[in-house]
Amino acid sequence: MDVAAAAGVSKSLVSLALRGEHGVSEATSARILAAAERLGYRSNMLARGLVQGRTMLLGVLLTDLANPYHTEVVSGVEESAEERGFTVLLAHGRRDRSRLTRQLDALLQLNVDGVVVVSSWLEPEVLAAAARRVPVVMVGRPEAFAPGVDTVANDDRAGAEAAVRHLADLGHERIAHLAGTGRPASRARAAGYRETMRALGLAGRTAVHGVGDPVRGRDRAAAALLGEGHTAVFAVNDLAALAVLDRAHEAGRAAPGGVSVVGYDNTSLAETVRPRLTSVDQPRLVMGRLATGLLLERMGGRTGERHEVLTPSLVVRGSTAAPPRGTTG
Amino acid sequence: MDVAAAAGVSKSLVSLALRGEHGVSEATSARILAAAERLGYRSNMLARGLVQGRTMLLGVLLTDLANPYHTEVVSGVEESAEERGFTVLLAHGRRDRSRLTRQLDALLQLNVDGVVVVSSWLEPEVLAAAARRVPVVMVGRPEAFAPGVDTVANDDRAGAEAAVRHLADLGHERIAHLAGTGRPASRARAAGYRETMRALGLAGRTAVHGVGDPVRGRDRAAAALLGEGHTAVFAVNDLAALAVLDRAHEAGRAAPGGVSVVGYDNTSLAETVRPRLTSVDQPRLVMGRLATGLLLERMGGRTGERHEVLTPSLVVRGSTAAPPRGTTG
DNA sequence: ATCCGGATCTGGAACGTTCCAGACGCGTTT
DNA sequence: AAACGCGTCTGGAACGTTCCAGATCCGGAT
Repeated sequence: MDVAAAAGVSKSLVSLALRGEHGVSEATSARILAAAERLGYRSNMLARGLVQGRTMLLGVLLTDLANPYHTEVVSGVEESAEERGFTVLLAHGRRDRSRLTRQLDALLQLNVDGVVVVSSWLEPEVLAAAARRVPVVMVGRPEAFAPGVDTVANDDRAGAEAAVRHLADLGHERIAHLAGTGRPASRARAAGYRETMRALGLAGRTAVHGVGDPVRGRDRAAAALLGEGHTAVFAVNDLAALAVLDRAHEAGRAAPGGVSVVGYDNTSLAETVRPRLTSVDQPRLVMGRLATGLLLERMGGRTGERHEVLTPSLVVRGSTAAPPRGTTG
Repeated sequence: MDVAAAAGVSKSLVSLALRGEHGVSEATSARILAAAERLGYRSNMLARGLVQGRTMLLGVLLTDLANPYHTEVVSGVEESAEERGFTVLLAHGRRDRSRLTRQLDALLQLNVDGVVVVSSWLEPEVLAAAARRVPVVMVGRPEAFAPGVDTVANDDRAGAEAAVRHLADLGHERIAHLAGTGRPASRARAAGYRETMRALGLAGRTAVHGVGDPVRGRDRAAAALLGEGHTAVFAVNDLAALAVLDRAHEAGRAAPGGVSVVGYDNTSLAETVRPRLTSVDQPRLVMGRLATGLLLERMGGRTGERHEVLTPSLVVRGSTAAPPRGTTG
């Protein structure tokens, strides 16, 4: 180590001084720090990790950087990780399962101390294998997903219920649901919609349109649904809600006067589109922080799985209002 | 190494077999791979990096994950890095300069083989210090920014010119500019606007409103600007353009009939808002690929700085049209 | 004068790889 | 029979840290 030579001490002492351990005299410490500064020295995390057996790194694996839902979860992870002295590294699968698997592998090879997976694209076995080496938390799936993997998720049924009840409170009865693909979150939202309609005595009004193809299907389903005379739509996510807003606008039934629309996820979209979209908000920041907490618990020796489910909240904006007069009943 | 014991060979041979080097007999290799598979063995990148002096890791440092402009650049970096066998790790500054500096430090300590900085928040000295240890490319600043740091950027003047000429071609003369904060990109776009107005013989029509405060100022400036009877607005970015669209809608001059609006950056916003926003598109994917290329060149021994400037293109959508009759002149 | 204890500092082992020089066995050439 | 070359395999050095046992020095207590 050049710093040791420059300061005229042993490498051991340089290590102690740079880490601020006590047992190094004031004068020597100053000399060492000055030398390190002058030489632009930075300790080598690879070597440190090798000898210590831990890296103080947390890895976050995400499917899709462009998905604004994910990024806030990441912020929550980062905040809490930072408070505890961890550094967060992100790896990115770009909507490709094999790439995602490779990235997970890279994180493991780096010997990260824990992994937060913000994606439901990975096979359970892959995740379970990872969990055998290092704590793994998955964000976004409510149920047990893979052995040894903790989960953090929002309560999709409760979110759907909040959305439907809000519409019912406004006076709507003909409330339709624009459903998503067959993923678990979509299914839970649809189930929550059905249950709430039943609980409200509106079982007979239940109407679910599936998106099917995620891009084209959205517009078609939205159009079909509007043709049926519903006064309100609960959409599986904000993008689907946007499709409804657009079709409604074209059909001369712009929200909220012509039709009320509720989205899910409260993405930035909800605040840029007009009218501003009423949407179910997942506590993403809290979910991220919770994920870090679960990782640390496991590092602390906890065994067994934990599955945290958080209750989302409804953010009311301009896309919902009372139904047009004369349409009730 | 347990794999060595399990396969009954030396650790050296395990290393050779797992890397697929020749000089290992077929039979032994199979036995080693089987043992590794069975034990779930993964090589330790820390140790490998330590002995090889390189990690095959590229670090990408970004200010803000939520900024959709950045994420596509990242995809470009990833694509090209992957083709060359590198793994890309992302570090995230969350709009905080000191955090950004810490994250850069973490990447350096990890001994990444190169760093792509997608942020203009770092001080030049910090970047220059990093560049003394490892190749660094900065994306988003056209000019030399810090000694030893290559740059990749789009030509903001050319982008502004394309936007203004498009509006002029449609018949607009009263074209105003909604300017951004004092950052170099904003300044270059404003300069491009002014130059093009002059070149078109419209110097007398030049009108620039500054945003000032990035959130509230946007709406105020948009409103002020609409009050002056301009028929078209070139906004410094898509968010500013959105503010104009909203104010115009409120004032009964909805785009494109009432006023034409052009944004910059062609973010996903441009495709979700209505009317769809005409916007200047930076070749972000190409910029990312180019950044990787510059890193590799430098690893290959190139010295001196390179500064690449790419030409953006205009994506015409529904927010621009000919001016209302009777407003010209 | 001797011993003790604390503060300060040092040298070598260890971490898990890769790299390198060389060992071993075996068939072929001289 | 000896020498050589090749394919296969091994053991130790090296990478840059941290950790640990212990060395050295000095002042104060015995």
